Amino acid sequence: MSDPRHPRASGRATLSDVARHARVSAITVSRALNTPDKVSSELRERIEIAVRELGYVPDRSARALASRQSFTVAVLVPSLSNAVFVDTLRGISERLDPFGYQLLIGDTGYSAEVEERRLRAYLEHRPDGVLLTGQAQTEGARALLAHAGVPVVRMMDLSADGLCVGFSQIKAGYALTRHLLERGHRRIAYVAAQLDERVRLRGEGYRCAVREVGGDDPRLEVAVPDPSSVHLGGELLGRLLQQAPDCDAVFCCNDDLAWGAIFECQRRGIDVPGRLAIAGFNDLEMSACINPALTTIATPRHQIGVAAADLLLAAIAGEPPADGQRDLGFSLVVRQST
Amino acid sequence: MSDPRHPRASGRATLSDVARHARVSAITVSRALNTPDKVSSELRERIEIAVRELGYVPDRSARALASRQSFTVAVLVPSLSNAVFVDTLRGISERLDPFGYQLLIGDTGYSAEVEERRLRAYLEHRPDGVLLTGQAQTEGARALLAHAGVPVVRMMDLSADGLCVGFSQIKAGYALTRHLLERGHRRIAYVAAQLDERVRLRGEGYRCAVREVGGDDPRLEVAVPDPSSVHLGGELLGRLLQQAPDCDAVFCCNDDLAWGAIFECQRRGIDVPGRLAIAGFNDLEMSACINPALTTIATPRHQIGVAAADLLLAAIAGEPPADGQRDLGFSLVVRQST
DNA sequence: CCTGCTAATGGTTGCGCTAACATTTACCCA
DNA sequence: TGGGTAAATGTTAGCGCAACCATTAGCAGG
Repeated sequence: MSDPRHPRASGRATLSDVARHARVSAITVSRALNTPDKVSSELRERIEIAVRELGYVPDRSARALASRQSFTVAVLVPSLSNAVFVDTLRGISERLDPFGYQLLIGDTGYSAEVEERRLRAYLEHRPDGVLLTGQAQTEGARALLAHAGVPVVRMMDLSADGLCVGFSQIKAGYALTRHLLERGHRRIAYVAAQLDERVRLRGEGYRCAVREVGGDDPRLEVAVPDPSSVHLGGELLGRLLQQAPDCDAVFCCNDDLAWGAIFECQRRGIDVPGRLAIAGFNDLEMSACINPALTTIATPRHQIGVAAADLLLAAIAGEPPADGQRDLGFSLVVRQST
Repeated sequence: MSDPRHPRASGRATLSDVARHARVSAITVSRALNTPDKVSSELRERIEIAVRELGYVPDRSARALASRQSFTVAVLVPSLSNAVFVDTLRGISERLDPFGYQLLIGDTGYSAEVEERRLRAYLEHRPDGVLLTGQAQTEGARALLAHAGVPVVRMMDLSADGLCVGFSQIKAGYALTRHLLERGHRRIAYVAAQLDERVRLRGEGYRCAVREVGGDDPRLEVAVPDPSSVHLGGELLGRLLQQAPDCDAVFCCNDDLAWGAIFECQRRGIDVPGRLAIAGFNDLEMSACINPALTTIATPRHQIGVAAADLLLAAIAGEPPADGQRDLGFSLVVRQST
């Protein structure tokens, strides 16, 4: 047997190693770490010293198993390359970190199948809560969540049943298109990539607005499923100008595409907004810096993360879902590109 | 007592629920899930059915506790807003996912203190391996890692002891500055933000190069600790032109700043590269799209992720650290901005 | 017909921790 | 002084799973 005064050689110090070292019982060490005010200051100090001397780091697995609480929250976003979701993550993290929750962050690559796979993997951690982007889960994913019985908050969109924080993508698409119409444009195009749920809804809003003035025309829509990128924005602009040379405004489904479109116009000597107005979506940092500065929809993505975390915390605490839906709105930011 | 045919109402199905359902022992279920070829196909099938019917999801905490292996890998990067690290993460994930490792992804906000805090939190999961960015950990972080006895691979930089994958930031900074010198520029500025280790090393390389031709001048350096952004790039360019109006080339420590500088030049009517050459660092996607296209250093960040994961896998498997240092190099991408 | 092997399966134990209950101690007020 | 209370600490059991060891069945070889 190993020397009882030292942690066993094979592994790391455990609670009872610390307990032995501090000459108290294991549960007292547990309390000293988790509910310090239930332990006398004398013992607490002795325990703290023992913890430091042994380099003790608690084992979350054991704690989770014993306490039936993992203190982790799973977060699934479509992509970490998209600043929108990173901003949301930051909001979540800001809100959840102080409570000791640890995030399991994963990206789905905009794929429902990957989402299900990741979800299954994360549920193995028995998270106390789950944050998802959008509602387009597979049947399997929904079944997993139902079985798990874990609180779920969906982000970005509205109109889901259950807890949900976001804004109306349709209304935002509509509002931006209305702005272009009010500027006098009548041949407004919609350029989209990465055709996820939200991009489709923005297109929906676009179509609503142009139809109202009888300006809908399939040639004015360019949509490809490829991942969005600045380069693609330029390419799609080229394609658009070929199939609808008379268009006078472009609504890009996100800022990246809009930047690419603007760069392409610069190369082709197309005046923006004189000959062609260009608008984006999301208001990423750079959109205010580019020339001409980009008109876009500012989305409250950071706030969505914060609010989603709040809602989740309430749900974990067992509070009744007062208002399941939280609409955080959006705002139109008009700059020089329109 | 609860009906033994059904999982208990209070919680989720466990291994023994599945075992009961399939009329086998718990350990057989465990084997059917983890080492399927050690179980007869008949039982395996029965177990699979039971798993599906009960919606069983294994509990990683319990598994980790019993098997003394968590099958998780902790990854710490400075920021998720920086595409460089997201690309690295993707490389890591691609390599580690097939092995069933799950990533604990965290950002440190470029702060060694946050890094230590996150590291401590992640070590509570008893990860099988740790991936860190750079080497600037605190004493505490180093002590934590030493105590944990977990394999660690450091990314991005070179010249650490231990396992390490990256490229020489100094040489890259030097190479880019040499390029500007060869283009005939003699008043080359260095503009930097987010003054982390890597940015300082690039500056070091810059200084080496300009000193060789006697062109070093403190007025040609603008460095602020603020987080890097496109907007800041424009601002710093303004500051630079004020304190060194005669400079004829700018080496920005990253692409974001360079974009901002180019936009600022556009606004001021400064010809790039005629009046002022501008170069960046990292070769992010947009750098090829902007006008003029940006000269920059292409960094093998995705490959760094892959290689770091490989090195870590080997270390976890207990293979001797053959070559602790892996230099993946970089390449100069010359475009129109210089 | 027995030995020795392998493949398939099960029983027991313990991973590190905390919930629940039990116990001890100190101290207050009637 | 005794009964009561609250605060501090300990004891026991068990979370869900896999390591370890045992057992059984089937079969080849002498």
